[in-house]
Amino acid sequence: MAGFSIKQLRYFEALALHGHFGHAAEASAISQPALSVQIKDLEQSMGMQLFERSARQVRLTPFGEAFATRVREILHRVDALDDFARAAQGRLTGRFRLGVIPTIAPYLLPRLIGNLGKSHPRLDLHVRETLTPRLVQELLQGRIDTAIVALPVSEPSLFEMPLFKENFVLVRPEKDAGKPAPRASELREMRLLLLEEGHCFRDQALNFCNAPSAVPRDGLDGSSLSTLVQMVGAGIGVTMIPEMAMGVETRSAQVNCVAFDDPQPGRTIGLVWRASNPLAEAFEEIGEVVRQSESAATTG
Amino acid sequence: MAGFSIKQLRYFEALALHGHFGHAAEASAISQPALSVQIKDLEQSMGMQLFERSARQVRLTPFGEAFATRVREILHRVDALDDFARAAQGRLTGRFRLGVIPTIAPYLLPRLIGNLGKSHPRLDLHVRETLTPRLVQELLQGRIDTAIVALPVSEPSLFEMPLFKENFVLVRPEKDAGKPAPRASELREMRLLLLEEGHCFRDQALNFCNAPSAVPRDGLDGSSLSTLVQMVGAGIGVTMIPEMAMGVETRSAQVNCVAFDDPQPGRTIGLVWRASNPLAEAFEEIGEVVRQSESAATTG
DNA sequence: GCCAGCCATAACTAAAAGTTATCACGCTCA
DNA sequence: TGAGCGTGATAACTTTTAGTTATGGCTGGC
Repeated sequence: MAGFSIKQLRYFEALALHGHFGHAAEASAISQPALSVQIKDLEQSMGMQLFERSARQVRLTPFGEAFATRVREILHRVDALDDFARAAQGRLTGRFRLGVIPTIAPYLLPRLIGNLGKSHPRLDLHVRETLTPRLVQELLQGRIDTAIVALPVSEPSLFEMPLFKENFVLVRPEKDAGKPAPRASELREMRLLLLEEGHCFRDQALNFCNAPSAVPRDGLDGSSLSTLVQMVGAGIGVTMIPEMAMGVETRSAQVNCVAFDDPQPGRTIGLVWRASNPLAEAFEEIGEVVRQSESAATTG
Repeated sequence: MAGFSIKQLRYFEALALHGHFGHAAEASAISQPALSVQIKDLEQSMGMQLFERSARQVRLTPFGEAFATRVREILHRVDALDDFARAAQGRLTGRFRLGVIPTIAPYLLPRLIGNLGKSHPRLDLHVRETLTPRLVQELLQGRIDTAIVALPVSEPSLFEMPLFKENFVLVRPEKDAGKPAPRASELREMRLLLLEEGHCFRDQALNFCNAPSAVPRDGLDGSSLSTLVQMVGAGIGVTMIPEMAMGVETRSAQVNCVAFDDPQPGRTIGLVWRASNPLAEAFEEIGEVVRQSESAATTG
């Protein structure tokens, strides 16, 4: 293998430039003999003489000149690498793979993407939208860097950063507007439309009603919050959606939304990442941006 | 300045490839702790973490991936540099600047260039044709690498490699054909046409006649052997030319050539280079090619 | 909760790179 | 031509760096 070092290449370059061992050594901040032996070693490891030494002049050999061209190219790239590291220091750079659960993604991402573009302009953002178990798996495998999910995830090797709590609201046919908000016990009696199995939001809703997730149901599950709301508008039943989805999903449907009485149902959304990931600091910054995007989404 | 070494980059590459300190260390033929500290040092000198270590996996950070791309690029060039040196080993490569005196150049170069092209295909040959003193000066300044001149040059820092001896022949009007060759003493009485001052060949010819170089003459000096031969053909006088020029120069002129009796006048042509030039061996090869080109030129 | 796998750290040794002192060579100049 | 100077190479030694083995500590799986 290549037996030379970057130092030797630097010394070589200096000597090629100065044409004088003493001066090149001074420029390299080492002693002249040190430079001499390094050059000699370099020549030896190349098996070729790089310089022609006469009494008054040190000159590159023709081979040395061809060599110098390539050496300069290499040193240039080495310096560029160094600059690159220095510029990236502490900052999040390059590809950033974020997973988001489906009951958050459509309402948060539009704002989040805009905000991240401003706060981290060099970021190459990749978004993955899928269910929590899959996100966790991909996180553990290193296929994504962080994920926005409902807490807790309770994976020992994942770190969880709580971002915000979001409440659920009841969505019912418009004709029910004015009626008081039902209590959990009453809700169990109503025809509650939910997302299909696998969505954590389904479990969270059922949990509020004190009903087990696995209970057999009537097969009217929807594949998205949007579908559920449309079904409510058609008078098929009622549903619950996260506050954040309210603005988007109920605008065009004939439905009425009402907050539950305390204790309101809800969930904590957080950012999770591998505890071993060294970019924790940067991820906390990202989390902060997510938090800002959420508050803008619910108030706006 | 960049504080890392090529070794560290190699270790980095190995670890990025294997994703496992133990395996990467083995592949790099060092111990695992040695690899660990080298990677740590590299990360420290970059000010950035390159790998994410979890209990079961070692993974590049996003920054590490960007870093790896550049590292591979650098290592590739480093290897290429090594290959380049190994390929050039011992051989003469790149630019080769050869000086030749004017009384040799036109007769030798056509064949020499062809032969060099065959024997040293990678050579980028530059030819300089001028008088000996200038060639010597340019040699000493490192503006040319070697020169073909008449020996001796007697510069202490130049090495002289004798190549061949060439005799001078007399060129006289065609009507003199059949006359015996004149002796040196007779030649002094004839109207001897010579090259203008500065040409070593002039001095060599005068030396044969035992006449000093500086003697005032009649102003009929020619600027090339070709001119001299044409003047002889016009009946203006006689001249001497090197054997090698005979074929080319007398073909189209109405002149007769005759060799002198022993001791024949002549000169030794040689290749000279700076004694400090490390490519002596390669130059001897070149000299051999010149020698072959000459013998082909005189016999052919 | 123990075991196995794996990386980090410590303590030490070997190798490499640097230092100062000195030599040897070749050019310049009296 | 021989003294002196400028310059690179070499020698002897020191410091720094890179490598070794031994060992510790964390983590995930059974």
